[in-house]
Parts: sequence; C-alpha cells; structure tokens
Amino acid sequence: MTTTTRDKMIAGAADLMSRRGVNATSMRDIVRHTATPRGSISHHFPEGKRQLITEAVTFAGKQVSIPLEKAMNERGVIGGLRAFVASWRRRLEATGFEAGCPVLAVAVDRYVGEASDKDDETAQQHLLHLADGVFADWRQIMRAALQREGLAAERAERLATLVVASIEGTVAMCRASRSADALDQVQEELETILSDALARTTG
Amino acid sequence: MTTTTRDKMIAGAADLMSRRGVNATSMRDIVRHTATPRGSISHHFPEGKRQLITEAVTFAGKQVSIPLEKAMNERGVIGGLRAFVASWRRRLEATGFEAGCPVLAVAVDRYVGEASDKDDETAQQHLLHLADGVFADWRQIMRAALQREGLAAERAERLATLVVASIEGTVAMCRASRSADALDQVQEELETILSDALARTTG
DNA sequence: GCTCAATTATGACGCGCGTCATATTTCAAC
DNA sequence: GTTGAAATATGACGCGCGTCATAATTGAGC
Repeated sequence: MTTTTRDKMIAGAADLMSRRGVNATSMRDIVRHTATPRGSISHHFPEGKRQLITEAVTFAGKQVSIPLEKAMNERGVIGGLRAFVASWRRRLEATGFEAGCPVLAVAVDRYVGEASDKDDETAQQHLLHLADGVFADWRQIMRAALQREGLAAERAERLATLVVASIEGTVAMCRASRSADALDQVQEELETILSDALARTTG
Repeated sequence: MTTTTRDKMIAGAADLMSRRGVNATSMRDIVRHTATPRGSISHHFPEGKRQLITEAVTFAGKQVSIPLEKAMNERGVIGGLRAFVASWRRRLEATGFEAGCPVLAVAVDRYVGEASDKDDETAQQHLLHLADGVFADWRQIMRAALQREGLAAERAERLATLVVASIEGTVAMCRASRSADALDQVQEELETILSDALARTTG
C-alpha cells in the first residue's frame, strides 16, 4: 500500500483539525506536519483549503464508520459500543488528550475564508452539511444495529443519537480535563442503558 | 442596570465564540459586533485576547450554572433537566442554529496566539483548565441534585457526566443539522434514564 | 533517450490579524 | 472652572495567512 502525498495531506489535515480546530490549522502547518511539498497543495487541492477540509472530514467519517459497522456486525450492539468507545479512548490516550474529533471541530469551529458575501456562507453550509452527514452516518449504523436486536425504530433512533452525541461531548470534555474518567463514566451508563433497552424487548 | 463597555465586549466575545469558534473570532469582529470602541480593548483587557476569552468563558459558565442551580433547587432533577435543555433549545432556535456553547468552543478550537515556546502552551492549558472547570461546575450541580433525590454518589456522578456531555454533543450536532430533532430525542431518553434511576431508589 | 504531463519548488502578493504608542475626549471630584 | 484619571480614537507595526504565477524536476510511455 502506497500513501500518496495527497493522502498524507488529508490525514494530516484531519489530525491537526482534531487537535486545534479548523481555523488554527494552516496549510503551512499541514505540510510541515506531514513533510509534504508545499507546492503540491494547489496541485492536489485546486479549490484550496476548503477542499482539503472537505476531504479530511470525509476521510475521518469513514475512518470511524467502517470499523464501527464491522464491530456492530461482528460483536453486536454492546460489543460495537465498546469498540466505538475504545477507539476514542485510544486516540485520546495516544496523543496525550490532544486529538479529538475533526468532525466536531468542523461543526464548532466554522471555517472562515474566501471572500465574504454569499461565497462565504454557502461554503460554510457546505462544510456543515458534510459534518451533519457524517454524524447521521454514525447514528444510522448504531440505529440499524439496535433495530437488528429487536428495538423499535423510534427508540433505536433516539438511543443512537444519544450514544453518538454523548460520546462526542465526552471526548471533548476529556480533552479539557486531560483524563479519560468521563469516558469511563459515560461508557458504563451507556452500556447499562442499551442492555436494559434490549433486555426489555426479549424479556 | 448599566451594561458597561467591558461587559458588552465579554458578552459579545462569548456570543461570537459560540457561533464561529475562538480563532475565527477576531477582536475587530467583537468591537464591530458589539458597537464598542476599538481603542478600549487594551484598556479593559491589558493582557489581550487571551484575557477576553478567559472572561468570556467564565461569563458563559455562570450564565448557565446560575439558572441551572436555581431550576434544580426549585423544580427537582427532572424539572432542572428540562430547564437546561430548554435553555439550549432557545439559544439554538433564537439564532437560527448559529450559536452553540462557547465553552465547548474553547475545548475544541484551541486558541493559538502569542509567541510559541512555553508561553503558548501554558496559555492553552490555562484556557483548557478553565473550560474544564466550567464543565465540572455544571456536572457538580447535576450530581448534587441527583444525590439530593436519593442516588448514590457514584451513580449520580456518572449520570451527571452523561447529561452534560450528551447535551453538549447534541447542541453541536443540532447546529450541523440546523434542526432541534436530536435535542428532542436526547431529552426524551435522558428524562427516561433519570426517572428510572430515581424510581429505583424509592421503589 | 525523448517527450510531455504530472508533480514539486520558490517566491511573491495582498489582507486581516493582535498589539501598541500616541493623541484626544469624557466626566466625576474638588 | 480646573484638574487628572479613566476612557476612547486613530494609525501604524510586523507577522502569518491563503493563494497564485512561474520555474524546475520527476518519471512513465513510446
């Protein structure tokens, strides 16, 4: 497997965005951080920074959703939840609680670039909509798994939203506290909640 | 009650930070947005932007914690939760899903200013620690209310973390989707979870 | 080994940023 | 009214940003 310059830039952008936010991540930072040629930016991303952010969000979305779907299929809802939480915990601990979620970064730290007027607003909405799609994707995976184990559609949807939202919030809080304690607490409660909900359908 | 220039700047900073993030909010934006004199920045905030962000986070923290504590005392845990969620919903809808939580913004969008070396890092840790304190404050209010209604300390702490984290995450997701649907779903599940937990202690 | 397109190198550009120095205005206290 | 500190006005500064134009280099296909 060969990692191209383009791929390294996208992964580096996602990483830096998840650590510092969108606007605190400059294109010069990205090429420094990934040891890629600066001159290749406009070549690989002719539409500029917005395009790179777009690709980074898509990349980060799949990086989560693919193993998440796999874990849900192979290990069920509870096992999938554990894998989901564990992957975030690994990321936090491996980076000294520096890295978080690049998708949340796009939702919270709006990219301000290009000229103002309507260009700016439509560009922002494009990125927001993309982030929304990633969150929806994750929730849908969770929801499908819950339904597969017997939950009604509406309950499954609500619980899926709760899981994704609470973990996103918890990861951000863990970065602030530089500790995984909050993640432990939330994991335990989420496991209880999902177990109870599933038990109620069969018992 | 007189609102001083200084107060307007702090509130305006908190507002803009919650909409765009920390780094996308410039001091010039703040004075434009609040119609305050630009020349007064260094007068009221001699330590610069970092000081203004610090005061904005503290301000935003109290703006939430004071009514939250009041609602918890007057209306109990469930009523307090409803008030908490309602205040976020109001904020989202009143701004067309533009404004979110300025404290989360500080946790996600690290402020990069001043010279690098250790100045920069300690400055970042200062802000992070402040945001962590605000989250801890909100969680503590929730935890105390849950304990007051009979929950064991550890369970109360876990549930408090879940509530604050999930609502923070949900608010961010609602901004991405430009809809309060996720907030509805999370509110319903949280109410069920807390009711069940409280019912189990008395029944 | 030549060709030509893909890729990389380099430096420049205009802009908005945070900060600061200095001048001016405001306005309560005497 | 005068005074003096608090508050505001104004313009400049250096810096890093995203972008672009142009030149140099690479490397696969013939």
